[in-house]
Amino acid sequence: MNVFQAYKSKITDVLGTLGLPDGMDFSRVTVEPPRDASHGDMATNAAMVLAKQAGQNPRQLGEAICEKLKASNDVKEASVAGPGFVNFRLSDSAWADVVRDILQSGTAYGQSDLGKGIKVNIEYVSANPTGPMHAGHVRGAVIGDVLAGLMAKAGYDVTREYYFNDAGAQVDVLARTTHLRYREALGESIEIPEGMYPGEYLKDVGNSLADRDGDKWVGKDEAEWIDPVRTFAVDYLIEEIKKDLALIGIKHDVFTNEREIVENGTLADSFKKLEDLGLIYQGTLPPPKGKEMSDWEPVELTLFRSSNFGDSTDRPLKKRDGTWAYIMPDIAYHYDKVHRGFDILINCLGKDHGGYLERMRPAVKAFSNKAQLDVIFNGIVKILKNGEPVKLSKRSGNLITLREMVEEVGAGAVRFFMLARTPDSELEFDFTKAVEQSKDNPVFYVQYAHARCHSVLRNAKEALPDLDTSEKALVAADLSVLKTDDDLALVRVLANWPRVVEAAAEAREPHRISTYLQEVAAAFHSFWSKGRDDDSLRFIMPDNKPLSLARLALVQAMATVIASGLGVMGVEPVEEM
RNA sequence: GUCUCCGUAGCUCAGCUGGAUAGAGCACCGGUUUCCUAAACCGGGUGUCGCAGGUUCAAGUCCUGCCGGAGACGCCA
Repeated sequence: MNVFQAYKSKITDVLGTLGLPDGMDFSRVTVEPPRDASHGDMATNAAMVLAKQAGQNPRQLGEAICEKLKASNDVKEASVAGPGFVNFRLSDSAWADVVRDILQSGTAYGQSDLGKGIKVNIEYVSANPTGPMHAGHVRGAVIGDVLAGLMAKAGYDVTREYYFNDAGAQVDVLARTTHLRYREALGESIEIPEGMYPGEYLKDVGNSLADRDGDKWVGKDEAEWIDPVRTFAVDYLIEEIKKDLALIGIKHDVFTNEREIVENGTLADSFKKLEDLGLIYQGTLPPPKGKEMSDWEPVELTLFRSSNFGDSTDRPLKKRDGTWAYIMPDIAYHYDKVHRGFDILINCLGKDHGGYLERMRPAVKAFSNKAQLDVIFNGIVKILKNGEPVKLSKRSGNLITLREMVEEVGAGAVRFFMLARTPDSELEFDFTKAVEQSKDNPVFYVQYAHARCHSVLRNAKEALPDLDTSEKALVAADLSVLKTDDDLALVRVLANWPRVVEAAAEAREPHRISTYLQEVAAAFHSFWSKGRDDDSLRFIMPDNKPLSLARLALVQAMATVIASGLGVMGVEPVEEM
């Protein structure tokens, strides 16, 4: 249950009883927590938004809303402030209901039906199988995975997908390098020429191929071995990638590859579809602007009228030699996704793929007037150790692998840090900070709050042996005794979780979960410390069992929300540290 | 040249998709442990929210233009 949603419909009901003109537009009415808690528990802009339509002044309309609200049992007080905000406070029992709802829902609290019936495909990672996962892949992987979890929690029907290219020139290079490593495994002395993959990891692939096939592919023409070697290398590396991803808890529902798209006829179908729509023609493009191209010459090509759909230019689908240009398989792949019935397609890509959306969106629009394509671009990650940048160089094969990151700092910290900032910003990942046990480390800070909650619950059993503190007893407790500002401050933070889930899902900004959890942790640590000075603000009070029980319920709710948030982020909550 | 994103405190960044007096952390100064984890908390902020217009009851948030930064723009993948 989202209390803000609940009170929004209450406000709507109230508005209905005020004798306002028919057919008013309530869509801009919001019910939110005010920025400053001293204003009240909730605030609505209804009076200001509707004043003009209703032909009343905002404060007058606000007063009318207040009167009606006050008549309700769950509203303690209501007043008009500033230009016409209606601020109101909930009764203690209304807040008690929120806590009880959290306890009853468990970590399912925060779920929403916002995306009910909407099919979403989130494509992320999608690294080509040419090597192990490394630091450069991790951020997009985590963002995609958490976005998937987030949207699932917001009620969307989510498919997690991985697309890889196993048919281009890049993969042929992989096959040739693998063949060299294979010969090496059989005792030849080899050298990896410029332009091939220098990484040591291909030795394993070569060894493995030698184990399976012996000298079967030695001394043969490339034409004979390239297909089987390519397939072998791709299969091997995809399995390695899956293992790497599993280390940070990422598992895709669907893997799709380019070869499949070509071989099962999807590519041909999608091209025919574009032809049928009259979007294919033979023509000549003007030279690309803003870039010197000495070798450019006009030539007639098979073009897609992508400019009909907002692209800045039409795009060639075939090269001058008649083979498919690289975007054609991608277009076909999106055609396939549209046909699988997705309403929303989301791709998580690095910022260096900047032009991708502009090129792919026209195709999606051509295939469907319903499906919507979004791309989340993530900025680069700078890897630091002790504040010093660590160089990432793919060429030399000297790169930080995902495996190393997880081994050094743990999966939870890797995931949490990757969500520390808005996706498109640059991000620093400091190995030293990620393992630091201090407030400076957000993972630690949030985990510590969760562990402290459980510590309280454990201690309560000993300190209050004759009190039933089982989950059942907590749910049944009289929670209306939670009425100090400090208690309610915690409840208010917890009540926000469903809003955060919805807003973050809609904005496609998984990092908001991380920001929110830090708020929750701060609120908890703060309350905790107050108990040191003021005995009446402790959780466990042998002299006041009813309040203790209610406070324990609050602590349980706190732990639940943190666990729920960490769950969305794919981080395992710890109960002790 | 065109397009996208960014510009908020000394530093790193949030800012709930238009709300009230713009917030955290770091750094700096000071305080808090006979007591549920001090791995924490509390107090200390004179910010042209890049600049200039516009939209509105209300703009850091939306629109236009400019300045500054990053990235993307080939029949390459």
